[in-house]
Amino acid sequence: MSTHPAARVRFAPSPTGYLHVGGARTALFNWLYVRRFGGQFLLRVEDTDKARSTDESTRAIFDGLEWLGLGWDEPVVYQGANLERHRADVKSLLDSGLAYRDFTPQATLEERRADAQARGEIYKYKREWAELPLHEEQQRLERGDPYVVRFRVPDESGITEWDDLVHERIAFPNKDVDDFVILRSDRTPIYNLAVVSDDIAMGVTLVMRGDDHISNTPKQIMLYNALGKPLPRFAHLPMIHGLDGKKLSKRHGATAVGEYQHEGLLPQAMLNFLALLGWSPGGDREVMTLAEMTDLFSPEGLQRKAAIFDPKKLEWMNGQHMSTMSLSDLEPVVTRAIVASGLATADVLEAKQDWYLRLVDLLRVRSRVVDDIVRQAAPYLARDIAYDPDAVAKQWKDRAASLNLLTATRDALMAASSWEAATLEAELRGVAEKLGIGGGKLFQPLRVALTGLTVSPGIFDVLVMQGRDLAIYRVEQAINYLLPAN
RNA sequence: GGCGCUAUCGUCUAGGGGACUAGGACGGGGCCCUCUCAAGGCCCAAACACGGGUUCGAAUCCCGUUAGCGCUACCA
Repeated sequence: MSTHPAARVRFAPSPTGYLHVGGARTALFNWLYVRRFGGQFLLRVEDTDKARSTDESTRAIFDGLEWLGLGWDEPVVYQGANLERHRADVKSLLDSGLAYRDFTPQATLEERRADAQARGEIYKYKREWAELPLHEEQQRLERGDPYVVRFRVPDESGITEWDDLVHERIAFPNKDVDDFVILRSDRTPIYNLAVVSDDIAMGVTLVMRGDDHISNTPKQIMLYNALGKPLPRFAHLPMIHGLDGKKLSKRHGATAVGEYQHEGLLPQAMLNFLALLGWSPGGDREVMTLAEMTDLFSPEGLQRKAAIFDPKKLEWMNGQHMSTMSLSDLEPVVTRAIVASGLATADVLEAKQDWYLRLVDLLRVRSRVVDDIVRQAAPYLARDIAYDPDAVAKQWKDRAASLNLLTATRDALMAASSWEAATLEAELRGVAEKLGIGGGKLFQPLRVALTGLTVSPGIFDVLVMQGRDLAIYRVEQAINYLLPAN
């Protein structure tokens, strides 16, 4: 297993929505790197776009990361608070001649772009457009004319390249990089400048982010060089796409991690699934805890190809984690969901702890999400149940016959010498035999009586879990329901 | 259009010159287990994008083509 140096890494979301699954995965890989090889995982909120940034969104990002268990090691940095340093960096670039002022109005630029396009030409920014005689620049400056600051891309014939941790060497000819804006006419910095300035200030040594930033990287490298600072290492992670191969968006279903949280997904399953979307430990290893992923993590296993988000596999993964995790870890999650659903209070569940854990254990094996457990728990926690129409239609089709079966069942249950699975099974199989039918013919209608459903754990487990009083009450309710008077 | 990135079953992937009759997982189909549903076990269908090289030998290395994606802003 190869080794890698410790690093200061950062996750830098912009607070303009919720924590996206793609962002969560980027955060995860950064976090994993630091946990495996040492260093610090930092969080920076890129809130320079005041119009789109909201506190609510910032909150959602924190909540999402906390839910996933991806804690950060130092206080959160807000990019918007670093405006003065960004301007100072721009000024030093201006002073050293590595950047220049461009008084060209935005409308003119747009016009040129449109013209080029109309003529079928490739639009390319030309530095000469901004060149002004010294005295005129001075004049405009004094007059307070608006201008942007552009970075002077160096060495026309050179190339800017780096060894990416995910890809190999990536190279861009400098001639393909236009002089880009680093300071807007309203004196706020543009992304590339702000990022570099902040990464330098935060001592970031490894930049791991989505590969939609690949073409920003040469610009950022040039800025590091111009500012005279050492380069970090770069790792560009592939994107996550929807089932149709397009960039993951709302119409592919939930894209915010908060939605999965509310649907009853387990954070460890989410993490496991996300990790496998773009990383593999090699071999056939799939279901892993965060701790196991941490031990196994290595940038060599990072994928270069965009992955498609498959909700089916996510659900399967959740089911795997639900059945393999310890009952004591699962219990609080289920309890929260049950209490939230109003089925029972925490006190009630607490009072019959052993019984309750057994119930959860019985239900989790046939659940994929936490809500599946809640749904199935109703027949054991509520006094009365509703009959699923399909179940009634299928198992109580012949009402008179069903009535007979259930009456015989009730009598046997009432006569049972003890309320244990083995005893109950012997009793009921005896009833079936006497009636000359197979066990299933008896158990299925009973299942509907007890749970209202055609689906449940084994019928004797259901009986035992419900207990004598409730079970017999349910059967009597069913008998009443089936009586001809109804 | 230009620049860049990518390319193994429908999907996630293993593989890194001979161990490949290309392995695993999800999903699909079937069987077993069975009181239902799950879980589990067994089995089946399903892929190296295409074309050229290099080599005794290519899924693996190189070049090209094609396709997909990203960027091409005074967004991030």
